[in-house]
Amino acid sequence: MKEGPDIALLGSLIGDPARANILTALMSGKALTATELALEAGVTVQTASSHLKKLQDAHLLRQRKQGRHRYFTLADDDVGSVLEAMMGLAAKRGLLRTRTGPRDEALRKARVCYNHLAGDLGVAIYDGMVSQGYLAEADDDVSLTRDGEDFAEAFGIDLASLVKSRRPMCKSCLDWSSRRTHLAGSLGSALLNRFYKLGWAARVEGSRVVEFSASGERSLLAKFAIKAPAS
Amino acid sequence: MKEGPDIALLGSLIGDPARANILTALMSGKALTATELALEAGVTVQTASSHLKKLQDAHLLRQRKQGRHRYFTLADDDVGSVLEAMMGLAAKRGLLRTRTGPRDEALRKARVCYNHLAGDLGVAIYDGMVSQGYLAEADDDVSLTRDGEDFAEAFGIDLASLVKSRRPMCKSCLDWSSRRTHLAGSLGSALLNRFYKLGWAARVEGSRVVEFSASGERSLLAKFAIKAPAS
DNA sequence: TTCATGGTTCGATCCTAGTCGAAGCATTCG
DNA sequence: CGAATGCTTCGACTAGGATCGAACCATGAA
Repeated sequence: MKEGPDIALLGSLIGDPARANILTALMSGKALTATELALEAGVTVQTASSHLKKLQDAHLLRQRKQGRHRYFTLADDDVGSVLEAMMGLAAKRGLLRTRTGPRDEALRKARVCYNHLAGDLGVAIYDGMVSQGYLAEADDDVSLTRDGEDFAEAFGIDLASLVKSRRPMCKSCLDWSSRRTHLAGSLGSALLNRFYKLGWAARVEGSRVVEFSASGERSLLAKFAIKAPAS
Repeated sequence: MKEGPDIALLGSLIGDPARANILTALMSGKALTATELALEAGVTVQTASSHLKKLQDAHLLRQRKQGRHRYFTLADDDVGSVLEAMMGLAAKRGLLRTRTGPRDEALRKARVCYNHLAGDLGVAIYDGMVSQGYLAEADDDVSLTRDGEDFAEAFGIDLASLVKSRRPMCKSCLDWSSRRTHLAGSLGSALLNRFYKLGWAARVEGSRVVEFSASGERSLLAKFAIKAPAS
């Protein structure tokens, strides 16, 4: 009894609605200010501030000062992963939010997961890269093959700079919607940025949804040799 | 804002210390009665009962009546996975329980994860089976190869009966201690039972720790072609 | 300097949710 | 049929934590 790490503290942190909203909002990967988060969570700035302090103390959040603003982000990818996993379980148990709007469908198709692409399209890209031999799966880790390196460079990604960053280049992350794996890590976020740059996709303001243009989606499907278009 | 599944409800369920203790206790995979769980959680039977009700309402727990006893187990492997993931995050954030006894080391080496083997040895077995070509990894799924089927049958596992059970035969599960993958699913639990039967290992009463005998561990390492013995 | 904006800290309030005692069912055993 | 055990329900109590108003810092602009 009472073995292992303390799960209750973590749970209670996520368990408060206001904090859960804050964390969910930060899953978009954007750095948000305290006031923005307060609005998002539906509480006053004071309360949000106290929540943010608690989340920081538990090292779930990171704070960056910039001028007179303070930007908050999730501490790292691990926090995002756990949140996704919990969303998966919650979704499966039917603990869905009451209000499921039309946005929900868009969310399932393509959304930002902290800093990379998730949703059906994210999964499809991952599958495509594996079947093309660009990604190699070993154990729980994923790695880029030689072919994959060539592919990435040709696609306009500067691998050298990715290597320099400390965080792992390839990482797999589990979707809450499709319960399949998609690509995270610095390569995952680099790919997403590339999609933005190429004009294939754009963020929907104030949401995790990523919207692909018709031509952008076509290019994407072709580029990653995705057979069955994600319906 | 307020997109996606409701994480707060799930979090608050896990967030209460008593409930967290109950869930952690059930991670051992054993079916426990309400009174046992109350003792484990350090509360009276009445309170435990109310907690159990809530956990059941959220479909995190399953109840089996047997005579005048009511046995509780985790609803399924998914719940266990999320709990392990949360333990991983909590451990990394240094949110460890104050009391970390000598048991902790044993826990890291080999423990029961719901119904299969986790810890360093669990990971080693998984790695060994992959490198021997018994397990094939595709996407996030793992499957048994033909060679693997032969191996399992030869090891004394009745695959036919495993197939009949509805739950997937192979599944990967993430360790909170080593943060690597080990084998779950019906095959995972069948393997663990086989270890018990062969007298290689035994459960330490009232704990998740699995203790291997010296000869049992040797046999294990040999059987699964594990190179570097988990230190 | 003064003013304005963004955040935090303090204090008081309020309310939910955990807790247990006691009583109420259900099941099994003698 | 009692009697005993295992568990749930009910009711009352309490504490902890979320919440916000107000005051208090810090930074940047005029």
